[in-house]
Amino acid sequence: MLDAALELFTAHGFEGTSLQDIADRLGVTKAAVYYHFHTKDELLRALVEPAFAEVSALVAEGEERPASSRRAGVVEVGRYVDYLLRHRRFAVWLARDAAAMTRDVVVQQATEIRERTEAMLVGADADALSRIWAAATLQALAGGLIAAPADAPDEWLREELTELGAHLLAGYRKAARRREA
Amino acid sequence: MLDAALELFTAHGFEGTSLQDIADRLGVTKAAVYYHFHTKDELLRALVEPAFAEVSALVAEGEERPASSRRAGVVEVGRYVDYLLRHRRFAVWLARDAAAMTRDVVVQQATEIRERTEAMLVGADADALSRIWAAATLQALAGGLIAAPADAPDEWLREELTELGAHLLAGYRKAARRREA
DNA sequence: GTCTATAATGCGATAGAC
DNA sequence: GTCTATCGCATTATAGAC
Repeated sequence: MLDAALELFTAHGFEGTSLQDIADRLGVTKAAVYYHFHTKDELLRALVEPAFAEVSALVAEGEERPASSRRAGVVEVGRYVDYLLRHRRFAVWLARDAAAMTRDVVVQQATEIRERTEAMLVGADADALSRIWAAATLQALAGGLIAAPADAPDEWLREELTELGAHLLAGYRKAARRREA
Repeated sequence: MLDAALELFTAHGFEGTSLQDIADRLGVTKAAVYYHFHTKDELLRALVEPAFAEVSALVAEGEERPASSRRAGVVEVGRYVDYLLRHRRFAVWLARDAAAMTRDVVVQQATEIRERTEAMLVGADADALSRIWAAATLQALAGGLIAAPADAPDEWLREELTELGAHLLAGYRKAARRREA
């Protein structure tokens, strides 16, 4: 059921998908959907929660490691790519339907997680340039994931996306060094 | 008026913004909005058209240049960044509201332009890996633009985003060479 | 757990006065 | 060019039978 909703949200967006659409896809009525999720926002929350919990734990792990050991950020990128691949369809949806994350039920959590994820890549007290590279890296990974053929094996994707992310972080450090000079 | 619509679309998405919302923002009634745009889709088209025409011309220019002279793609990235900066708020909206581009009035144009823009970066007959890097580059530029402070001067942004895009294209060529070996 | 039926609201869109 | 008023319809959500 969450699966059907996710599929429709990906195609038409959260606002562009009605509970009727979801019910039709499942071959049931709207009322049946409302039995499981009392409101549409509750469905959104249920869809978002497991993925958010996972990335939150991922970032928390990174926050506990000493800054020196994660300066390169390559380990973090690898873990993040793994997370993207585990929640592939979810990530594809979110990257292209940011408006859904402005809903009251999820906006706080979403903002906090995005900020912490960016901080994991470029540090907590980042300046404008760092934030740009961090955001660009996250968007690039999502963009690559979206463009990948649906039948692309996870192993291959993991390798390519990790390289892509690591390459961007290397570029960021180069730009930061240039700025310091 | 298009300005007010664009602002609301950026915040809540095309589907999440009603004509009432737009009318309220302008301090007029829905009917007044309908005088200028007979349907909501017509408003969408009017919002999209100038930017699409511009990027289409940009890509067409690139298509006329011999492939050898644009193999590096740096010139193309620079021109694309200029385009993003000229339509900054529009680009921020589109990057995060893909559902709007699935509307019948714009879906064909949008798909064609996205494909031609990616082809400009990595060639017309691109394999899966090339398409991933091309999509990642475009998404990264949009992501960087979104993360930039609203008061960041265009000159500075142009420089940083161009470097970001060029860095990604360099990474793509590196990955392509590795794959050939 | 799913159904039918319906309430309540908001939506895109139109008609006609000013 | 903007208004008031309204239509028809889809939407979220609820009530109650099975």
